Amino acid sequence: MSDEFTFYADAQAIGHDWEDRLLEGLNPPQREAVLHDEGPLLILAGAGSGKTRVITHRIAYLVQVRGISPRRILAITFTNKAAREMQTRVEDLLGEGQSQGMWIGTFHSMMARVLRRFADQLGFTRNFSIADTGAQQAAIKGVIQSLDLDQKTFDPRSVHNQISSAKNRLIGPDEYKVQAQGEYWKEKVALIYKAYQDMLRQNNLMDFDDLLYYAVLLFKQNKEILQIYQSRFQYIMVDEYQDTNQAQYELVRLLSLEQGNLCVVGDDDQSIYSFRGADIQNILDFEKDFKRAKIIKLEQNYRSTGNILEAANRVIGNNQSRKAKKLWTNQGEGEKIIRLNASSEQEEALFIANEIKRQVGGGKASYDDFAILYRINALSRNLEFALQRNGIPFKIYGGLRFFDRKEIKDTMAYLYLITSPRDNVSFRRAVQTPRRGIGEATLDELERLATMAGTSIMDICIHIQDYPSLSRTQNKIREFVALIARMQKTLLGDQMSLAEYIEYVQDESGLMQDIIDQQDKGKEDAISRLENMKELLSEAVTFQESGDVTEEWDFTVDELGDLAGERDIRAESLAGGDLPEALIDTLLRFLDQAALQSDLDKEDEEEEDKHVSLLTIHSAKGLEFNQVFVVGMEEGIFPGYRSIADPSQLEEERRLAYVAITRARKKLYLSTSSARLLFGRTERYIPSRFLEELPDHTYNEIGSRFGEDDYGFGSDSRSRSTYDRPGQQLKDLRQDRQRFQSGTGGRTIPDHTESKPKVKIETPGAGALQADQLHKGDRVRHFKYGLGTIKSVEPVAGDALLLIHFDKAGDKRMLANMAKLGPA
DNA sequence: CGAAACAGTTTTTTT
DNA sequence: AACTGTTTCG
Repeated sequence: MSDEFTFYADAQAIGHDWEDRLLEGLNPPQREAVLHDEGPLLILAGAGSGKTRVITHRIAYLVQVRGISPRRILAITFTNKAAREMQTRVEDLLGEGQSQGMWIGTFHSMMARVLRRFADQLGFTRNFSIADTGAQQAAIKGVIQSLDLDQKTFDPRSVHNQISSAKNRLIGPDEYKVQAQGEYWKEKVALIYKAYQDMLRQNNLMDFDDLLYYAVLLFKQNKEILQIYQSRFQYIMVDEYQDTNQAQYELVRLLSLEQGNLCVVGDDDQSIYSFRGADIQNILDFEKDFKRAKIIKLEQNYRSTGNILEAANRVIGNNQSRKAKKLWTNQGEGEKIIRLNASSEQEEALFIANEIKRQVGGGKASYDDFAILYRINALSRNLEFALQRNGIPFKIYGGLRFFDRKEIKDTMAYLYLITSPRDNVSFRRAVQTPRRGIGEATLDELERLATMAGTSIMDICIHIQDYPSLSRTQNKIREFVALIARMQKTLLGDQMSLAEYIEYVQDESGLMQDIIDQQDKGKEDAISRLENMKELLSEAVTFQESGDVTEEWDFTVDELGDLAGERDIRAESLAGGDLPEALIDTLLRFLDQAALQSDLDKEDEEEEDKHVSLLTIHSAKGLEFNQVFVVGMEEGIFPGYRSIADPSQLEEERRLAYVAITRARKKLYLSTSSARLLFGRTERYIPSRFLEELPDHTYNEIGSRFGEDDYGFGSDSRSRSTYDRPGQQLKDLRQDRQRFQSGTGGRTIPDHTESKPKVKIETPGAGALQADQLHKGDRVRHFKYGLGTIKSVEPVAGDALLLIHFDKAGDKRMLANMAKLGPA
């Protein structure tokens, strides 16, 4: 916010000076929240009411005025991005480095940190891996198979949901079994649940929910450990409290039990994650759960215009289970909301593109003023076409996470396996990519032997000579074990940076060569996959450069008392010096981050080109834009057809609508289309009930409604003059789309989405020719293939993909910086 | 064993 | 339309 005051630490500044500065510009309830000292506090903060400002000022106030050490403060956020933002803003207030020792992070990342330290208490080792969704699915599927249950009745997805929700409610396998009595399906799920947990432990894996579940278990089992954390955290702050699940609630309760200074901030109207176990009751019952809790409501909105707020208030007012709240502003009504009834999704998309073009062209707005929000990702497609066609730069957030891409997961599988050889899930993946003659049959046999011996697949492989049933693939297996051992040795050798090591793994494992070979076979996406591999290295560089924030979370040996192990004493003795962290520790933290961080969390690259943002409403929570388009405002889509029958789910959809509306600062567009191509079928939906809930005087309507003649706005005289004859352009768009689809295939990603920092990694191999020194037609020498001529050079993310014709070996593809080519 | 062709299913949101 | 799993073929 532009009116945000920023202060820098001043050695002279003390007491009242700080007090004035930190309270300046706050309204009375905000001020009250900052000043509140001991005891539980609930801040009900409506959208755009300056909630982050209140938390950060409150933290700064605690440190500067009340003299609380940053080490005694715990602040929990919902996303990593929010955590980073909070950290930055607190530092801005306190001065650089002054927040050292403060815990600011998400539940998951913090508990991962806690569990890394005490994993042995739960039957894990400290280098346990975090199973991503794919690994979880695979694990569950394996368990279902091994229990000989029907794949149809026990769909891995729904079983996983069931187990996940049990963990979020802190119901362990045994208790679940008791509760399942009498229900066949649940009884079987109880078996799966138990076997799944055993299997994860056996593999030294924790899934997402385990991070919370086991943390609670740890604290309950071991009061001494809990005590350490309880006494450290004198003040606890929880953001987005409406999104907490029962496990998170319990963690907060346990941690705040001793000191009682728990401050939670949230908005029951913005609770939109119930599908993930979030329990809105947590925020609604706060007063009951924490006696003598103080409640402060922040209702003044600094973000949106009067019309937008009135619409938001009216819509959310239709919900029953909520705390009464009414946002207000002194900003004035502002522009009216635009309600657009389009006759097709192309028309809808084109309207948006034209509107953006018109405003940016007229110098009235800039691309980054705009966001396009949708309920489901599937709706982004048409918008992409229209924006691309009109030359409007845009960025799609969400969708496939960077770390979920195939080639990245392959690399990660190796890294997981290297750091945690018991991990059979990663073993399976790594051993099969690239193909090395070890197939499903061999793996099943290995798995069988491992289960029988109660050990890991890797363990069987190490002693492969003892198993005659695998004599045929013995050599292949030996080679693989040697490969992993070699990479492990290099890791412990500690001679490389993180990025260098990952590049080494990509190379040594054969993954890089595999992708290059794929290109030979005409796989068009090989280039982008190579770029992703390079991008991973950039990520690693960024990660290592940004340093370890979490090391400040560590305890001193004094704080740990009897719980300090050898490792802690070592850490303590090193504390004074600047000894670099061992590579393996850096790698473990990197893997954690990769598992727990979404793309949205990634650092906003500085100086990124201005662009329109496309994202789901869920991922837009916490963000704001000058102008917001919400597309697909139709019954069946928003609210989704699954929610319509269930009143409580419908209320959640309405909260989602509330979130969407309140993202807009100045102007809001809500659009419908009478027909939509969804899931391969053309569907017709009627306008969303949420549109009907808007107060009439807050919006203008373009196009006629469903059922009326000439549905859509193309025939509307008003739109024709204002919006540049969309009907005309529509034709072009359709043609373009056809060309697009029949052309090179696949979805092309616009250039600007790839504008990540390209980091060039120095390859040890001095004297070798690098990418920029090689040209088409050059004669070069390769250590293995001998002399050859470069036939083509294709630049790829700081490197180049070469096609070389070797005199003896024929055509080969390779990456320039890795090929170690010499002059002829 | 592994690639490729085929068939069938499946659509929410994601730390 | 895109993804998954299955079957088939070399």
